[in-house]
Amino acid sequence: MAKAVQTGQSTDKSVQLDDKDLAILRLLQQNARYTVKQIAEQVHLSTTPVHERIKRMEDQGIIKQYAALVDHTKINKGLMVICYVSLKQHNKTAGATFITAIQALPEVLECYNISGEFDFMLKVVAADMDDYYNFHVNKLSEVENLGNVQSIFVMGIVKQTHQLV
Amino acid sequence: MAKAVQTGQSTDKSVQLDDKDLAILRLLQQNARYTVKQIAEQVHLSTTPVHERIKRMEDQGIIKQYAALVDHTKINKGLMVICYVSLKQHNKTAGATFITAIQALPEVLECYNISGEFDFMLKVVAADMDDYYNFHVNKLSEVENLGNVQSIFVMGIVKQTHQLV
DNA sequence: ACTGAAAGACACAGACT
DNA sequence: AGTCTGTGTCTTTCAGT
Repeated sequence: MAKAVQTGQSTDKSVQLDDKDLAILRLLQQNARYTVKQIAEQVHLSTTPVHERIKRMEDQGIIKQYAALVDHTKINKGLMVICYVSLKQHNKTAGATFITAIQALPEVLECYNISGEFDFMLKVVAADMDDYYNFHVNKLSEVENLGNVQSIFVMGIVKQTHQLV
Repeated sequence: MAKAVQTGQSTDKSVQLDDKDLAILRLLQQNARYTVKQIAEQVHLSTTPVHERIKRMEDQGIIKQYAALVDHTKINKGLMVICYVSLKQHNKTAGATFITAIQALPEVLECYNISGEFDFMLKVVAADMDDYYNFHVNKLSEVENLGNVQSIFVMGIVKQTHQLV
């Protein structure tokens, strides 16, 4: 049995998945609305084992979530920005405070702790430049212990998928 | 009516969404498996209008996809790398060739055309360092017209969400 | 635009191979 | 581990307000 899903980079060992499991995962990543029956036909099984395999992968945390993916350009969040941040101090408390602040900002979709010159990389969405400027000055820059910030603007999306297998 | 969803950065105008639509979107982003009935209760409507609103948002491309999100650490893809790439030449054909090559690489989950020193930013997943090294040397570096490459390793995930509203 | 009802399809559990 | 069968619930449509 796998342990519960953790926040942050999980260190859980990989779980053994056979070809049928991978085929099911592949289909559910493409379309979470496929019925068990539709999946069963494509992987050449009946509905019961497919249902059980899906349940097992959910329980093991392999399937983290079923989500509707929204087009950001259609809900007035057309601007995407990659944002690099370094902290002034690097003790444990300072890091934890920053993390809590970032997690509370709805504009920040992703935040990674990275190697190199900066400490964190953020993916931010905003309506436009004015909106992003407002986020930068009034929200991000207000976070305690913040050092340098560098913004890189996304001019076009070449590829965007969640298909891991 | 909205136009068809485009690949790359869409320039479509935002669509008007009322509070009920946003509430429905919020719920479906959290859990695409909520039943229409469950959503209807939370937004204080009956099933029919909820069903119609969801259908409308699907048709308008606001809801792009329903996807099962998989934990990359549990399927032997524990290493995430941010990868910066510049091209040697910047004419239209060279760009198109690069894009086609990148889209065919399963290790590359995301690729953005960016401002600044580099031309593209890639999000790559691999099993471990050996696997990434193999990707770098045998796949990425083999792409035509490739200039500089810089890899930044993700040491921890602070936040990762698709919740746009 | 919404409500309520009604038909068909589906998820899920059980008995069995 | 898998197939088959059944029950309750859901999606989806339609008449009515």
